[in-house]
Formats: sequence, C-alpha cells, structure tokens
Amino acid sequence: MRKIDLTNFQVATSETARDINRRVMLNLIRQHQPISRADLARHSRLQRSTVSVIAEQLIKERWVTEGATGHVPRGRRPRFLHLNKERIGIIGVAIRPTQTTWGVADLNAHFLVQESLPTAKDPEQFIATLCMRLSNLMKAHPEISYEGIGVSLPGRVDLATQKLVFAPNLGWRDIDLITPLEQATGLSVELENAANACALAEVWFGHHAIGNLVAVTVSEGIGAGIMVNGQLVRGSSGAAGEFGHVTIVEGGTQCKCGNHGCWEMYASNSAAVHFYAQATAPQRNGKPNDARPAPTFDDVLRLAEQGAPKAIEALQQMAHYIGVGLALLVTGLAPDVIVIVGEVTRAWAQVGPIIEQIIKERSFTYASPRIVPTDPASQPRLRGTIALVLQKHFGAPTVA
Amino acid sequence: MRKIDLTNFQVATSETARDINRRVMLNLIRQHQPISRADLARHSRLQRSTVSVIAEQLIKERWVTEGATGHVPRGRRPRFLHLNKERIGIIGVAIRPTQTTWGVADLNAHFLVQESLPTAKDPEQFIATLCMRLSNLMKAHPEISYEGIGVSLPGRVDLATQKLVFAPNLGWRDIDLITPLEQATGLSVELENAANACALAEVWFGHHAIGNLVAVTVSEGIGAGIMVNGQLVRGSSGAAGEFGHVTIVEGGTQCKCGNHGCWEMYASNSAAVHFYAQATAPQRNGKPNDARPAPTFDDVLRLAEQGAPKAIEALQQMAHYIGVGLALLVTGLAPDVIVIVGEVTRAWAQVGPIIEQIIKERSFTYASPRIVPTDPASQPRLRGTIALVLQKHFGAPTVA
DNA sequence: CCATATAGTTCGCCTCTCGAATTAAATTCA
DNA sequence: TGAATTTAATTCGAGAGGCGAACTATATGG
Repeated sequence: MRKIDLTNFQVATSETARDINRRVMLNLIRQHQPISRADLARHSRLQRSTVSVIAEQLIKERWVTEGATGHVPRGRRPRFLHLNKERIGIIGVAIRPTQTTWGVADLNAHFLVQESLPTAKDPEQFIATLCMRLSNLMKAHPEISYEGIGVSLPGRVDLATQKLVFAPNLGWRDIDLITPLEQATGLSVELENAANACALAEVWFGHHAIGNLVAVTVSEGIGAGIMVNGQLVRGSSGAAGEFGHVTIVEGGTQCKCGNHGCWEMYASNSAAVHFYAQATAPQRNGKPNDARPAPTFDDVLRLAEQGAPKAIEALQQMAHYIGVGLALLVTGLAPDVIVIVGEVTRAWAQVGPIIEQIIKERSFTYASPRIVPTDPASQPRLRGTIALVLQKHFGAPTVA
Repeated sequence: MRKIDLTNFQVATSETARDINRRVMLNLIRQHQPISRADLARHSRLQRSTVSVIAEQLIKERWVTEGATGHVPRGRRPRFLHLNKERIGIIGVAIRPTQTTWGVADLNAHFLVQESLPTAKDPEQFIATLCMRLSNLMKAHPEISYEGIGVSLPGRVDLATQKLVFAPNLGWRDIDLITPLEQATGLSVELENAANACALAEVWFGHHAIGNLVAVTVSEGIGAGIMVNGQLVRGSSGAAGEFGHVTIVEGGTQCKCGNHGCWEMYASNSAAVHFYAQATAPQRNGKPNDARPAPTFDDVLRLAEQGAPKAIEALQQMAHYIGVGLALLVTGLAPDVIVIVGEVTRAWAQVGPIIEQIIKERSFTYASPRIVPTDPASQPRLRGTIALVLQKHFGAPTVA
C-alpha cells in the first residue's frame, strides 16, 4: 500500500479506467503474444466486449496487429493479436567510459540497427556528434515511427532537473543531455543511471516475474540499481544506489570519493587488477608504477582462464568482497534476485560459488535470493534504455 | 513508474474512478480539515459537482461530518467538512518485549483509551489474555464502530502467510496472531514489524510530506523500517529491513544471529550497557558477571544525564556506531528523512551531533537527509498500528 | 444437416466525471 | 432598502467506459 502524495497527485477522469485497462491489455499481449481476444478476456477478467473495444483501439493506434488465425478443437477460430514489431522503434543510447553504443529496437527490445562511437572527454562536442549520428540514423530509416529515446550513463541524474549531476568515470559534471538530444531528434528523452537501467532491463526483459531485485554493475566502479515493489529506488533527488561507496573495510584504502574502504575499492575490476599487481610484485608493496604496461582487468580474466594461480587468486579476492557487499544488500533489502553485470561474469565458474558462499555465511535472511550473472552479450545497459521508454506506455498508470 | 505485476493485477471497472477520487478526497479532508467543498474542488481539480457527490457519499458512510459554516469575505458561506472523529475507532496493539500496550484511536490517531499488560513468555496464553482484554474493551465502548486492528511486534511477519515467523526478543516463533484476534473481535487484523510500523507512523502522522524515509528503532536490538516511493520495503516474503544484522565490524563480537560484528552488537542499548560495563570494570576485560546487579540502559542514560564521564563515553561510542550504520543507509538509499526511535533519543543533545558528524564524514550523497529523533511520548510503535488500518481506506488504490 | 462449442460483436444499462445552468446566501454600493 | 456582485453548492444532461445478455460467425462431430 502506498500513501497518496498530496503535493503531486492525479485524480481519475472518465478516461482513467480505459487507460488502466489499456495498459493491462498491452502487457498481457506482450507476455502471451500471440493471443486471442477471448484469452485476453480470460486472463484479465474483463468482458469480451470490453476487450474487443480496447483491441480495436490498440490496432488503430498501431501498437498491436492482428496476425494469423489460431486453432481450437471446436468452434470459431481465434484471431491472434501481437505487438506491432514493424511500426514502432525506440532509440537506446548507452554511454560507457570508453565506448558509447546506440541503436533502434522494436517493442520486443530486438535491435534492428546498432552503432557505436568512442566516448570523448569533452561532453559538449561529444553530445553534438551523438546528436548528428542519431539524427542521421533516423533519416536512414524513415519507415519507422520513433517513440522516444532512452539514455543510460555511469553517473547520477538529478530527479528534478533531469540533468547529469556527476559521472566520475567520464569526468562529466552538470551536463544537460536532454535538451540537445530532444532538439536534434524531436523525441522525448529519458535519462537514467546505468545500474538502474540494468535493473530495469532485467525486470522488463528478464524471465523473472519479480518486484524486488538488485542489479549490481561491476566495472571500474560498482553501482547498484535497486527495484522495490516493481519500482526503481531513486531516493532523495535521485541519489540512491551508491552502495559502491559504502564502507566495508574500516580504515581501508582511500577512494576517489574521499572516504576510506569503499566497496568498490575492493570488489571492482580495478580492485582485482590491483590485487593481481600486488601479488605479482610483492616486493614493491602496492606501488603499481612500473615500466611495463599495467595489466588490465581483461588480462587478469584471460590469465585466470589460462589457469594462472595469481590471477585466479585476485579474482577470488574480488569475489570475496563482492560477496561481502552483497550480503549487506541481502540482509537489508531481501531481494528475490540479484543480477551481476560486468566482465567478471565471464569467470562465473570461479567467482560465483565464492560469492554465494559468502552471502550464505554473512547474510541474515529467511529466504536467500538467486544470484544471477548476466550474459555481457545481452547488453543490459543498452536494453535498459529501451525499458526506460517502454515504461511510459507499458508501466502501471499513475493514479492518485 | 511501476511495472504491472501480471501475476496479481487489478483491472478497472466503472467504479474505479470513484474509488480513486474518494481516496483523494479523504486525504485532502484529512490534511486540510476543516475544508469546504469548493476548496476541495480547487485542491483536487475535480468539478465541484463531483466533489459534492463524493462528499455526500462520505457523509452518508459517516467517514466525514459537516461542521460549522466558514467565513469568506464575500458570498455564500462554505460548509466545512472534517473527518468524523466520533464514529470510527481503530484498535492498535504494540507488543514489546516487556510490555504490551493497546488502545482505541480515532481517525486522527488520538487515543481515547489506552491499556497495557506485561508481555508473557508463553505466546498462546498471552494471546488468549490479550483477546479477552480487547473484547472487553470493545464491549465497554459499544458506541464506537471499529474499523480494524493493527498490531506491531519486534519480529518478522511472513508476507504470504501473515504469521509471525520469529521474534528473537520475545522468544516467539511461528505464531498465528491473526486468527485468534479476528475470532475474538470480529475485526480484520493487520500485523507488522515494529520498525516498519514506526516508519508508517512517521509518514502518516509526522509533519513531513515524504516518500523516502528510514525509521530506525534502537532498543535491545536495531530494526530498520524503510519507506521507498511512499511504500514499505518488505522484500522477499517480508524479510527486508534487517539492517541491524549487517556486518559493520569485520570479525567483531558474535551476535545471537550467528554472525560477527552485526550493527546491533555496537549500536543498540545493550551495546551501550556493555561499553559502560567494560569501562567501569576494565580489569575484568569484558566479563560482565558480577555480584552487583548489572546496570540497565536506563541507568546509563541517567548517569550520563548526571554527568558521569564513563556513561557519557559509553553513549558516545554507541552514537558513533549508530552513525556508522546510518551512513551506510544514507549512501545506499538516500532517504529524505531518518527518524530515530528509542530511549537513546533522551540523550539526543549528546548523541545527535556525533551521529550527524559521522554520517557527514562517511556517507557519499548529494543531498544529506534530516536526522530526526522521535519523542518517546508519541509512542511511534503504537501510532504506526493505527496507520496500518488507516492505510486500507486512505492509501492509494490498488490498480493495474 | 443439425447440435454443440468457441470467438467475436452489438446494444442497452449503469456508474462516473464534466461543465453549464441554476439556486443559495453572503457583501457592497447606490 | 434593493440591486449588483461574489462565492458556495446543487442540478441535470452529455459523453466515456465497463457490464452482461443476446446475437452473429465459424468451427467440429455425429
């Protein structure tokens, strides 16, 4: 049960019921497609007459199309409905520290086109280039009608102003991405933190029917996208989810954020690289400056795959600390599922059992969550941007 | 935006709009009472005709009464509406380790009667006694029409079965409280964890218009009631909020839960008592067995008020660790407000600044939350039980 | 060919909001 | 004092939308 926010509420009009039932229909079609009107009525407990009217409306608006006729043992054959893949396109943009990827997806989050560009240090110029590329992409596919743009990035978005507040790994600060993108494309733009986008992707495109989920992105830093009661936790002005900067080692290594012993100092890719460097050069006691090129996390992963004991050990240390942080989330939030996003999932056979073990040891809960690694090929950050736009039409109506 | 849960959703009927607007009206009346129909229309942006019909309905159902006529500079005088304090009673029961308190409150959460009883070790017998007392209370006030019963207790309630799973400080396990209470009173019973009840109390009766809040109960243990987007965080099967058992001291003191270094081992009342005992008997090195009666937390508080340095020091240590745990919540959830419930608020002048300082030092957030001590006289655990029942009629409608 | 079963449509009824018109009751000003 | 003005509240017809019974369309099987 939610309390009605009297500073920002919505009363019902005569169209409210239709809005609600329309959204339910869209979701049922999305989940069960292809599906007949009669089955929709059965699933929704709406009258068949009501379903017919709504279906007609959705077909007219081209959200839905009527496909093949189905087959039943007796009686008139059903006419199947499904989401209109042809018509509607959603543009998703995933900005990451090294590379920015974007593409056009249909309502089933299948990408028709995909392009990318190295992310630049200078935001203004980069955004200008991105706008041009997006505008060209749209011109190249004029047959698609575009519903909106979703953007994910490794930083905080202010809830009120919808501006990027700070993206440490990009070095961007106080950037208005929405205005230039909307001007260049004429579409409405939704901005979201990458970990939140991953949580959305999992909830909307994953195969769990889940309302309580945590998505943890492990890369240079650590981010947490938290889903509670089917909604993202944004906190005061969008600052929630910074579990990467929770202290897990008292008086530990200093973090860029100024504090000591932050989770991401021990459980991120950089942490594993650091562990590995320490193990391979113990005589230098943690000073990584060296003439040889510093190993990357990719190197550590590859070495571990090849069976290098010190690389494996570094990953094991990383896994241990991932578990320590997750145990905290499990104890406090009791999610049904935790999804792990990041290169580290490539070594899941090594790190997974350790993480599960630590969580089991350290968390206090009556029901332990499933820990699920995501396939990097599924591009969770990019898929989440599609969910960002999809939400506006498929999400629960805002009422009261 | 929420995702529609297709395993458990609700379509709209012709009455849905009325249900929504009715709830909005009830809330507007609650907040602005006394208020005229015309002002309700202005606040809600509903037509005056619609407001009149809904008001008439609410009056007929005796949720609302028409009070004095108001005064405007020109024109016809408004007829003020307010919640019907006379008619409706809600029974609240707060079960605490030593004492169980209950009473009857009106729609404004003002208690008309209040009684209490020492909590017994044996749940079956205790519940039977409680049932009898409640039933007698209702018979003694037959003029009140009772809307329901809310119960708060220091333990976990399973979301699905609505049974008490485990209450460590009561020693109760797998207890069905709902059935006996419903049978004895004929009313529907809502069960909730005490920290969650405190969060509800603050959101419904506090003077913040707030959707993101954490209520932390500090007593023998520590509990956290977390409110996100105006809803309680219950997590998988109701297990969320156990932040008291998050590890904050690596390899620290063992907790009853089996883990080491749990927050509540360092920041609860018992922890302060332990700190004090250690300081006053340093030669015994933490073995509290002694011929003298062991000091209680109340003793420590009193000694600190009298200026005893070792008692003050114990509270300061406690405050330090409260801050450490809160910093974690602030970093991860970014609530607008944190309310502290417990005897420790009596020494807020001593502990408050320390807590705030630690949070400021250790948390990573763009907007720092207000830390608010609650007045123990306001009985947050008991008031929360009223909110539990109030929610059913004043909460946002469940739709889609 | 007809009974039966299933899909989908049509239509009158009911609930609910909207908005204009109307009624009610106060103040101000001529 | 009485007309004009202002604000509150009600009345009533129109339109949106869901309900449910009746009806049409189309299949299978005896």
